[in-house]
Amino acid sequence: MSAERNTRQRRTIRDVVERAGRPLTTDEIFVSAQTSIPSLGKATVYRSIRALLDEGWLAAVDVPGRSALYERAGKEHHHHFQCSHCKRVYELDGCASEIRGELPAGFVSTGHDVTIYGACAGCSRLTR
Amino acid sequence: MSAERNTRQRRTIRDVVERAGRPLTTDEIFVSAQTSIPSLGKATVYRSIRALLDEGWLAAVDVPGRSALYERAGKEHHHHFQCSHCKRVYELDGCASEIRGELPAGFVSTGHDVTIYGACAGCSRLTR
DNA sequence: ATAGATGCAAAGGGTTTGCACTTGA
DNA sequence: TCAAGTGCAAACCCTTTGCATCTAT
Repeated sequence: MSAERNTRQRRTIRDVVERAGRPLTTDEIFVSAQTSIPSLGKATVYRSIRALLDEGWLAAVDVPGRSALYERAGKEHHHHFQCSHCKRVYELDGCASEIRGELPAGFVSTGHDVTIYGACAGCSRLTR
Repeated sequence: MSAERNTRQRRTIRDVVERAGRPLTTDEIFVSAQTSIPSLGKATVYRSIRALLDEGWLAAVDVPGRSALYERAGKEHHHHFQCSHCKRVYELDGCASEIRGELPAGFVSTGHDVTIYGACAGCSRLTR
């Protein structure tokens, strides 16, 4: 059996992801988890992320032009908003887009990703 | 003045991009340009790409989960298709999506990116 | 007891930079 | 001529791996 062990570091990492209201970078996870476990190593974070992905507990959020962010898996189809100012990524409810039009001959579509850019509430307030 | 110089390597890189019918990775540009200039160094490719971007001649294509691809700039708003099999990225004509729905309070949208996934003509033929 | 998990440090892969040399204008 | 551009190698950054140690079970 695969005998996942419930270690303190993995428990903490799950906790950090649960508490965050938005997808996090590996470094955000690392820094945040490190406040609970100062001795935490980055390799452990990377390995835990991979384990949680394999397990289906965590989902990777791919946004153009940067490395993956991670959020709790199991949510329904939705897209993301990236603030051009603070670079944070937020979840948007539901699929706010409609894909139409035709693909070139022979092309078959299996899915899509939509990222909306702009300013989040905090940053749009500042620039106003 | 910034006196852009028309060197053989930059000319070749522009040529490679022009000839490709799709966005290319830095490595594809490197390999392809190297067939004309065997002594070409990767650093030159990276520097040329940056120079051509600054100049506005080249545009970066950001696709989720991978580093940027590059295509000729100045095309009208369009999106991209990434083949899940061969990983190549193709341009789609026009904006085949409609963004609707509301953003959270305080959020302001300035743009969006859409990537459609699936199988391109060549690869869908193989798996059929 | 023991296999899975951890922390450290070294290794990788892709991109950038420093520097002496080359070359286009 | 002479600064922009080039090639090489070293430096960087982020991620992965090897290995001895630690720890849930």
